[in-house]
Amino acid sequence: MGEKEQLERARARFIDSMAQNMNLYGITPSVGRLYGLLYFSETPMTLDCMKDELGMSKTSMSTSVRQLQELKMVEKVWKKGVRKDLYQSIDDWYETFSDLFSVKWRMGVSLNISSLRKSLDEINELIEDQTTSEELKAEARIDKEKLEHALEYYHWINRLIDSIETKEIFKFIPKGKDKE
Amino acid sequence: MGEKEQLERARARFIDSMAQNMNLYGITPSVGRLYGLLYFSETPMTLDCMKDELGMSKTSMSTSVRQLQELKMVEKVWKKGVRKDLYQSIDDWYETFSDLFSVKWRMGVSLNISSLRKSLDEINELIEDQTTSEELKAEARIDKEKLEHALEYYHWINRLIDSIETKEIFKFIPKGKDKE
DNA sequence: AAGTTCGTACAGTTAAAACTGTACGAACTA
DNA sequence: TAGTTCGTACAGTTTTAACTGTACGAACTT
Repeated sequence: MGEKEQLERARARFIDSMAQNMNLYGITPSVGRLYGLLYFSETPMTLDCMKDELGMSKTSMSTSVRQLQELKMVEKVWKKGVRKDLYQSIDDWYETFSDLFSVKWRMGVSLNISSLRKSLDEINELIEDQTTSEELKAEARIDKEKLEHALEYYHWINRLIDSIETKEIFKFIPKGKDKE
Repeated sequence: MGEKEQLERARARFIDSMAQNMNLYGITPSVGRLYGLLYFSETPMTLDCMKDELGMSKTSMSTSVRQLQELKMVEKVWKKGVRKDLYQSIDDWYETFSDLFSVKWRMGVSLNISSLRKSLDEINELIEDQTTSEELKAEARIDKEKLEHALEYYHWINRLIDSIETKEIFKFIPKGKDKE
């Protein structure tokens, strides 16, 4: 039955490619492959089932699936009579992109802004201070300008994140199904 | 001269924070710190100078600065009488974001799309084929639908990348200097 | 041409991340 | 209560990435 294999090969190729490029979302290939497996699975899967399909340890499945759950890419489902935990993929990729992008970038930018503010305050203090030498003040003013320049950029990034988090971005770039 | 140190500490805090969060752009902290150093440097720097400032090997400086060059975050400058290569940071962060985001994402999405197309073709072939069992065809149709769903999403991402690469995004989210 | 200085390739080392196997607690079964 | 089954914490191992030191080619100086 070579045709069955052909289908599986086609599926596997895409899953692999997808898994490889998931680093864009901060997801390792192994975890990505697991997502791909669930994405194409007809029915929800157990840890043991995943383990068998991917040829990895059950421990890995457990931690990977938990990771995917935290990213809201996978959810646990209940089925009466089945004692094992069952998982299935969540297939709204727009939502996933929005979540992942927002979380990752917001975190980084916030940290940067807060340390930037602290530094900016200190530098302002230095500039105000009477005892600071004129020479040092000049240097401080240059730094201040650079920090303010950076701050402006961070605010822009924050607004970009806002528009993605709130889905406002879809007003500008609609989801549509147009050809490439 | 504690005030000099205060300025340096303020600067170092920001550079460190920036460097830590550069993984968002696919840049390691070490390379990020080098960029920060150059960003705040009054004058272009030599490899030896960077090495001394960061306490790392000259080899690392060489490879890191080359990386930053490829990302168009740093450029080589000429100064008559100076034999060593001189480097300075490129400070248009909007441009940098645009470049980095486009390059990284375009690459990944393209690879995914091309493998997706190949798989889609194979599956279509399978569906058309007279010899394929009805059972397998049903399975193939499900896969086909999932692949097409994915393709639609990739096209959206591509349009997002387009808008960032062409700077059209700034029409929607202007660079402005408004308060947060 | 011989002697410097500079930047980078390459091989080796160190540091970090991914993965596995064991072992154990929780929940179920008899 | 004793016996299963399941999922995960933890420690140990393997794999991968980052960094260093040596060594060499290219370009310059004398």
